[in-house]
Amino acid sequence: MNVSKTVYEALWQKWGPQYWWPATSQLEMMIGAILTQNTSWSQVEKAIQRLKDEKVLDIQSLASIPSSQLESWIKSAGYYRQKSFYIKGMCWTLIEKFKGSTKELFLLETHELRNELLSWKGVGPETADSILLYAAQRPVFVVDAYTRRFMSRHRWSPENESYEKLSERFTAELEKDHALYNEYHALIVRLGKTYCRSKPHCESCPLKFLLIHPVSV
DNA sequence: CACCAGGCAAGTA
DNA sequence: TACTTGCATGGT
Repeated sequence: MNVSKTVYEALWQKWGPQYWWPATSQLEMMIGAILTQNTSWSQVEKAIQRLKDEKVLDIQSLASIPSSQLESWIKSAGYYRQKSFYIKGMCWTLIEKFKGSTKELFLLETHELRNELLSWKGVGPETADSILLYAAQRPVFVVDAYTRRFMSRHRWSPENESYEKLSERFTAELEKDHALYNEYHALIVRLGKTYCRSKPHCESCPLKFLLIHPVSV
């Protein structure tokens, strides 16, 4: 059977559409992707809202405001000095290489775009792929901590499988559809917020039917 | 009190 | 290549 598809259908059946990414512009999505690194989304929402309230959620403003000010506004998301540095770097790169426009950046072909994103400080594989999928709408599967955890707990993958291999486990069995990958990743996060955490709730997990025996913690 | 949250970079061996 | 460490706030 097609495990990827079966899992997706079970998650969809349980929770339906998740309406990701929760952002109203490509830039907002990209800023959110930096801010959410190893940080809970609720803290990111506060930081994003603050940037909106201060009316600086645009490339020119973020590039030009003092670092100390940006740091104070995104403090709730943690690692605020690094993240401030990364965000300003991102905005300066957009200005200097892409006419200050995310649209211009997204003219790049997917593979080149990924390499460009990975060359930015503060953008690793997951952040790059999130931006590719949710801002540039490319059919790229995002692997994050939730994905790793539920795959290894259900014995769908070995413990220390590479990012690339994990991603392939999905894409190999699914049609190359960005809307599908969008919903799938969001549903995995929805799953991860309740199940497969430090305290297992395997009895009510929508994936408990999976032959693959969940490993108790 | 300890542990965790939608990672990444830089350093070491 | 494969590990280790620093980064930091706020919720549970």
